[in-house]
Amino acid sequence: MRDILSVLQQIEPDLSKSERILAALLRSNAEFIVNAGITDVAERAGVSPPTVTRFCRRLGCESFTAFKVQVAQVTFAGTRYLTANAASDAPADIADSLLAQFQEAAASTRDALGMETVLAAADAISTAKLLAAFGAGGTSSMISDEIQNRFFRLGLRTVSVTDHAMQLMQAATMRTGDVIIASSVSGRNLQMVRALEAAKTYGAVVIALTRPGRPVADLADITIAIDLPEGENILRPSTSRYAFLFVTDLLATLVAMRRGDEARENLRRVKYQLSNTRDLDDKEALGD
Amino acid sequence: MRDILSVLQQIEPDLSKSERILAALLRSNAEFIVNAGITDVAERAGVSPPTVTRFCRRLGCESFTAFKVQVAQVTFAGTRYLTANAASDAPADIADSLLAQFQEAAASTRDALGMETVLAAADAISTAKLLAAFGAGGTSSMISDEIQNRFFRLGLRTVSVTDHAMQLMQAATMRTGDVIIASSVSGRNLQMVRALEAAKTYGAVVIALTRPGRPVADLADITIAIDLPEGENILRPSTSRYAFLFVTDLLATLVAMRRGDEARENLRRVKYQLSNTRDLDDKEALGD
DNA sequence: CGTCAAAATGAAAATGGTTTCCGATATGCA
DNA sequence: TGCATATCGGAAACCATTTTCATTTTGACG
Repeated sequence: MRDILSVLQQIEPDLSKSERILAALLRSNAEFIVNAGITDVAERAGVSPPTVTRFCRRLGCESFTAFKVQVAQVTFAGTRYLTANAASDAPADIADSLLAQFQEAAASTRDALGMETVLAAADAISTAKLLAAFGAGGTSSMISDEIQNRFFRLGLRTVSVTDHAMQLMQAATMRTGDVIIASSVSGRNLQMVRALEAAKTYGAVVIALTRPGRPVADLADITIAIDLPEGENILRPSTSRYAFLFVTDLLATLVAMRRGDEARENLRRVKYQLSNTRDLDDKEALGD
Repeated sequence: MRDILSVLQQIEPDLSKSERILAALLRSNAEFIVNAGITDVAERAGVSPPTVTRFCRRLGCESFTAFKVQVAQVTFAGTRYLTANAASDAPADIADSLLAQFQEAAASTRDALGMETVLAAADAISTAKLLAAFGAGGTSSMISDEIQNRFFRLGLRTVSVTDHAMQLMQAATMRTGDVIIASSVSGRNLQMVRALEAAKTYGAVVIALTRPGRPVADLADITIAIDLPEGENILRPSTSRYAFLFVTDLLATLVAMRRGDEARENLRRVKYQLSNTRDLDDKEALGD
């Protein structure tokens, strides 16, 4: 799904002065644009109608009308990107802005995803004899644990290792047919790189969830690129967690589909054991 | 937000023959309408342009253009909802559908959020002497750990307890001024309820992230409602993780803003120590 | 079953918004 | 400074949309 506001983001640098005014108007007042004619928009921005037309073309739209339609679609989607910077310190605005950031993080990660790569990763994982998840630090270790949590349910022998020394030791025990999923937000976790190198010499396949072009990615057999800009505001949470979680979900789902019956049987067992000891009804989530 | 499709539903009975053809076209082929001119639409429906204009007026739109805008808005939301069920088993479709589910989960959680409640929770947390995060099972224990990971950076004494026996023991040591954040997807984690009861008798404030109307929620001093329907497909991941994570982020952000300078100083320290031992550049995420 | 009124519809003209063309102005570079 | 290029707006051309109005259809009633 092409999204006009991310297009805007991309081409903003090579926009002219008048076009930037229009860009600002679009961001601040999309609602107005959607309900106005080209002359109204031109007047409001203090430019001429032809400039507005050109602006629309630059954004990849056939015509002003097509442009309006695109804007309408995006603005309705929960004022997604528009609110990426909170309008105020009011909790409701903060909430909207966080939501916008996460949706953007997930959506742009999905857009950047190379499906062949993801498929290759899913293939490797679904036939792994042992699956080890490596990650250290806030986000990466959470993802590592989450990978264990998601894949053991599918009947895969899975272990999460979030400690550098343990990663090295785990690596030493791995062999052909084993797979490592290595998560690193920065892609520069050098101690993990050392462990991965060791694992590779013993025949393990390394799948990296990380930034491309960094040590972790360079070393991996398969790299699923997750490359998000970090925000400016130090008090704001990093959005990368959502991107990583999304990729984890996608992999888990694809692997589950590949493993079909066995995955289903394992999930059923987990559910059954849970509902035996706790009074959960059948619709309840798999594990609290 | 006025929704053109529900308007259509309402007035459908008093529509004329030609208008019904248009209604059918709108329902089956909104995508086409949005990208076409009035003559194209008229031709496709086998009616004349004026009929299309009249149809738009009937639906409460000023003009055909205004009509298109409305359709664009609704269909976008609609496709989001529709893609929640993957169009096929192709990885790209699965990815889109997971993304849609995630966005839907986050957005509906945000919509359901009572801001006064969230504020009250943030207030309680930001002045807590000890913050304990309770949770057990896949999602809840991940969230519990994540809470620790987020709040200790803000200078709060935080501990994550994901083991029922430990929760009970931790509860026994708590006192007035301490706060527990209890996460439970089902809201029926009875062993955790027992621990919470104990903590309350010792004066701790209990904030619950859970389903309303369930034991955990009933017992809590402050309940932040997270109430998502579980999907049908057992192979699909539960979306509740995203909802919980979003709420955690929101709380962390609000608390960070409340604690202002102290939070900033702690984050700076964490960053500094990390960049001392690892060659991260300054923009790097706080903790891999 | 025919007549008539009211509603529905389309053809064509009128309208008005959008685009194209072209010249004027500003900007960057040798 | 002078040339090349990009930017921009005025005005005309264009075209989609709307209005008008005549025709057809529908349905009620004699």
